[in-house]
Amino acid sequence: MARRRQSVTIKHVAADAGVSLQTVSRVINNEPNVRPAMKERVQASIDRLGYTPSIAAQRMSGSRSYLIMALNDRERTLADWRERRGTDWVDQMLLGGMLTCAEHGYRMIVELIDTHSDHVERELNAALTALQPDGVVLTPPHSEDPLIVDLLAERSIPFARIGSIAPGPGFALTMGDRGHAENATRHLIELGHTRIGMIAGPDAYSLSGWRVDGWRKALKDADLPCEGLCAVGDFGFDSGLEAARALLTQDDPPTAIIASSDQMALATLDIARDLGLLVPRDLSLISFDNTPIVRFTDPPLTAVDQPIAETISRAVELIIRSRRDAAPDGVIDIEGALEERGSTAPPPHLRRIKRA
Amino acid sequence: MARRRQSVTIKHVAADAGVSLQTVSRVINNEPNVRPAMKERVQASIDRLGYTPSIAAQRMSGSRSYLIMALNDRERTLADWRERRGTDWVDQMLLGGMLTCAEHGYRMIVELIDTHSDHVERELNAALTALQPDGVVLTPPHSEDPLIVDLLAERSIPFARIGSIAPGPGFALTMGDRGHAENATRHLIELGHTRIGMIAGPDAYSLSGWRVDGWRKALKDADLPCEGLCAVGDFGFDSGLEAARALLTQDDPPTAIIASSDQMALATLDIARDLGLLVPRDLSLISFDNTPIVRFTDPPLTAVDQPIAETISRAVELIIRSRRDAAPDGVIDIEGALEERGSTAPPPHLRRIKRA
DNA sequence: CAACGCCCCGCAACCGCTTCCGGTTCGAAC
DNA sequence: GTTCGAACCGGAAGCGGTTGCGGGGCGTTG
Repeated sequence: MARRRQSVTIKHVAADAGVSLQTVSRVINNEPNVRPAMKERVQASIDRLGYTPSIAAQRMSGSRSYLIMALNDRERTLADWRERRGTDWVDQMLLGGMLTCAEHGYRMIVELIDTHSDHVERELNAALTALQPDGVVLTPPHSEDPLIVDLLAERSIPFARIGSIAPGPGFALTMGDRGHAENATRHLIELGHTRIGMIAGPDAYSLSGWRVDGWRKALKDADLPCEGLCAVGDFGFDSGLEAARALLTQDDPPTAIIASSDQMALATLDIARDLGLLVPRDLSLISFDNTPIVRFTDPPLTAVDQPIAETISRAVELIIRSRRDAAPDGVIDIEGALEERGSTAPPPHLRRIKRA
Repeated sequence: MARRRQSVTIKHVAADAGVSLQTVSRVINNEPNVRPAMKERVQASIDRLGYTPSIAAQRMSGSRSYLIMALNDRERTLADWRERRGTDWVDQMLLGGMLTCAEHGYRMIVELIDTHSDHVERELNAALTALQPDGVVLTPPHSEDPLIVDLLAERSIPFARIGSIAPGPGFALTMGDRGHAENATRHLIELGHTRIGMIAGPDAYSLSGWRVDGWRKALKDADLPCEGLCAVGDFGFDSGLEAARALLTQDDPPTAIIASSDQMALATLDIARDLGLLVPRDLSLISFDNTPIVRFTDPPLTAVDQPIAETISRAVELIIRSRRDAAPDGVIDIEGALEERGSTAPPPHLRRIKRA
């Protein structure tokens, strides 16, 4: 075996089946105008020889590259990783996307791009011409970057925007942020809470706003106050410490808090402990993300699950199908579920009444 | 700012710079025999036009595909994901690999392959001919699958085996398993523990054995017993419950346990609580992996960090360099560190003495 | 029975880039 | 002032597929 074993190409298959190259190509791509008998013969050769088309060659000659590119924010991704936030984001994105891609003979490739850089256009263009993907999945905050969106639209590359409700080109997918925040708040209201705080995410992410909206709406509907009950973090642990401290050390502090990320919820847990507050006795806590961590804290956190994998999977499917099917109108909302664990309970004053 | 719909190709650059295609190609690939002045002129055109070579075309015309393929076990990956183990494995692998790839103009693509299937060869061949990667990173348990290793060697594709010390083709990289287990055990011995248990990983993973070896060696060196103190799990939470219960409910149970994964350590924590044992007062606990979870448990776990990202990064570098440099001999051992947190302390009897 | 059209299949061009190889230029040696 | 080799540049082939188009077989129609 001194000689390097060459891959089997379409030529070998054609020779083996005694047909021309393009007939093999037709069979591979499932095109019409091939007699069943012929198709079967070719397929047999393909199977016997273990032939697989080279996507490089496919891309070269024709239209498709069978590649879907997932674009992530470099800064956020690296921060998540460096600080070991355990967001699972890349994991879920890759898996959800990869599996769906595989079903259709596609592959997914992850690419990191800077957000606040003059190089965005250059970087994106480079990635696009290097990879020639058949579609692109945009994650926050790229999903709403007009530069990126326009560039993709101009090149007429199908793409999906995760976490965006803006009209425009591409598919828009969200994860039920507004509704979930509203539900979570309502859940706390039903438990008897009247002062419910919110630790929001950064403004750069639209979903931060939606969650605040949902929270505010539920409070408004119940005639409860929201002034002074919203602090802002950056999804990270440290920012959560600050936000939680601000909320809990004011006069008449909230008896329940919704945190816009698990990390900020964990920080809130720490602050509560420092202040001598017991969760959930003195403070109820609901977080967003439902990363693996929250099952093992003390107490385990009630959390809103973010169905990232499912959402990406859906996005990929839309992109692949867009070649044939028409684009669905409007925003697609993939909802997760509120997973109730041990961090939510009625507020202290109600518990006292209960005991009495 | 001319809006270009089509990607700019090498032809455009050649025309713009007034040279031939192959001169441009030479500049791109940093080949010799190009006058500095000419090189500069071409580079200027490249920059102005924002040209990036298409990797599909590069691959077609012969040499490199600028793609590194990371092979993961489908079963394990999906299980980790489904059970939300938060292993961070894919995250770290992708990031560590991706960043290093990017530094060299390469890209990383993750592929899932079955382990115990007759289809392994077919699947691998398909991925190989479809992607034509310049290198492959093998993770456990694939790293020791002779079928896969031989196939890659036969095709003379450079590859790295993560978690394998077997001699043979490809680079072998490990994460200090044996040494870490030995150190961790020694650490517990120094604290005064004399009965130290071990929850091992499954036999299919060689590193399970190495960790047991390290544990056993440290005990032997200190004339301490190891009989009946080793239980086996499958890295998952449920198996950890069983193993921990077996260890802790025997006569004369261990006062310290080393778990071969965070999930099994978490399970041990649960069992200890059930049995009324306080960690670390009644039981010391050290785990392997150091995933984000262990910082937030009660108490936070002392854990051996697995430098997955760094290891993959190193593997990628070796693969890319193997084109030029000679292969380093032997196994490359990337060591993590023992991160001490709150789950280790002297054993109960010593504490009593201390108090007295 | 001839003409026509549809279904199949194959020839050739080509996608963007690299590589082989042959041609040109230029400085230095004779 | 030639000669010669090294440095430099370009023509052309080809990687492995797809696509446009043209031609042969054969059932249908007038």
